[in-house]
Amino acid sequence: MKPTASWSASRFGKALEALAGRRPLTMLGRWKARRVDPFRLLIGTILSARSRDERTDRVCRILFRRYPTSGRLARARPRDVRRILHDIGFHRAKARHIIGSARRVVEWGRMPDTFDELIQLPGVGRKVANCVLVYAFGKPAIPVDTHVHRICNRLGWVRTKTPEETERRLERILPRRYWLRINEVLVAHGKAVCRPIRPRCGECHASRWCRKVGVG
DNA sequence: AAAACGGGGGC
DNA sequence: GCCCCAGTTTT
Repeated sequence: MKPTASWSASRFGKALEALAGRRPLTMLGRWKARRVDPFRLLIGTILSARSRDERTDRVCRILFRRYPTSGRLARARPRDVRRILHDIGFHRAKARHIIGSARRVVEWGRMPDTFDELIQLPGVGRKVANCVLVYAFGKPAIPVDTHVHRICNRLGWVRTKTPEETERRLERILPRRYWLRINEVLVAHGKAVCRPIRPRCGECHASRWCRKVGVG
């Protein structure tokens, strides 16, 4: 399907509009609303991988009080960072990743703002890189996490095996004006309604446009 | 393509 | 005890 003005009249467009209208603020949404500095958004997003947001928030507050800037984090002792990260798990790998990323940013002398630069940072994959582009710089990108991947397939928008494949398909079928908000809309929906197991289809405002692939 | 990383909270 | 959690890296 080609992105056109009539897309919003299509089955996909109607489902997305139905969900977009009633969305609570997610973690990234809250950070964006606070206009956090791009470096902190980067670090917070790296830390959020496979961890619950409340815990990530708590850890970030402590982390940034002690290491307010990339320069400070770049010079941190890994041992101290590991202790702070203790309660979100993956502390060994994540401590290495965020210190390494801070050092790279210091080397470059500025916060990277392109996909090709961001993807080189340790702990940064396609999802985190695209989140930084969207939420820190307002650039068009589609961060595809497990929620987005699951829901797009469940709705019947795409039929894909991997998140990367989903991202490439969405780039083809989704008009640009939706790119900045589809992630936040679907993640909020995925946590509250369209859950991995036992989705609450009775509460879903997009139910009438949904193929319910793999449900029931 | 699949496994490893990882501790805490919910059930 | 077993499961999951805004993924990335390594095998």
